[in-house]
Amino acid sequence: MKLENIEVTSTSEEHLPSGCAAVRAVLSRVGDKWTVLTVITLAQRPYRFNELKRSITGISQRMLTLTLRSMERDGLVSRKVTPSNPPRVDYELTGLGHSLRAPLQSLGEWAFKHFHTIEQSRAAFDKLL
Amino acid sequence: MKLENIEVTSTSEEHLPSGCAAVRAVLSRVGDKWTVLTVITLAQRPYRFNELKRSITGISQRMLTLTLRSMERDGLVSRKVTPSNPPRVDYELTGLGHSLRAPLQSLGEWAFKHFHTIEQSRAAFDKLL
DNA sequence: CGGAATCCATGTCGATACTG
DNA sequence: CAGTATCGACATGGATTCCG
Repeated sequence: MKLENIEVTSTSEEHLPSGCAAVRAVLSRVGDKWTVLTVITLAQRPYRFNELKRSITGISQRMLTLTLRSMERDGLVSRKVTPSNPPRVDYELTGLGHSLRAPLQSLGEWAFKHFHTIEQSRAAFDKLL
Repeated sequence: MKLENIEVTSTSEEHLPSGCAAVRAVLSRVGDKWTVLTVITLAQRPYRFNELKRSITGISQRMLTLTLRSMERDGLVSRKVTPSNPPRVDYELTGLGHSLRAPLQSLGEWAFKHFHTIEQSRAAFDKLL
């Protein structure tokens, strides 16, 4: 179940729809900036809705709602409602959500290590146009 | 995916503003399924344009062009033109492009390990609606 | 063969307003 | 406080056509 399997699905004659679908599903989730920022934020402790909204600068109420909904659907976060007045809803990373931190971290480290090179490459490329 | 002009106020190990910008830039690239599939395909050997188009099932000519262009701009792939008849253009992963494979692999492994759980979670979630 | 350019459908997202 | 509903702007991406 290593990368070789994934490579096979996209490069050999045999196409495994389930594998491709899984990879794409994960990537579309990980590629979403709001999902990532939410994971990073919730990695520390549970947050309430507006608390998250304040922490994740720039996110709209709509996108936070949609992001949390789909993350809950995927089992990445849990939603705890306390029917008080005012109402209180806490969001928390599940075990699955926490397990996503490690691969995210390796990606983050790659970014940190190479983004300077990438920026220079971009500048050089754009200079020729 | 536009990821510019975002401020993150959450705290984590890699939380410097520059680091956050780098992470977002990388994620916007990794989140693009065509970029990932291109990296995976080119991981094995150089490919020609239409060869890539055939290997990456479902990609349109337009998206392949755009994907290769931006990857070249970022220094992830190199483009070698052989002015013959018919013209020949080879694309190849650069060292930087190859270095992206490792973090991508950890993400792919996460996907393989957990996509069953995620699908079940989705089914269970949707059942309640 | 390896593109570039155009058209157009669909999707994504932010702003705003309203609700329990 | 924690959402839902709606709208319009903009980005994405496929299909098609043309070209050296």
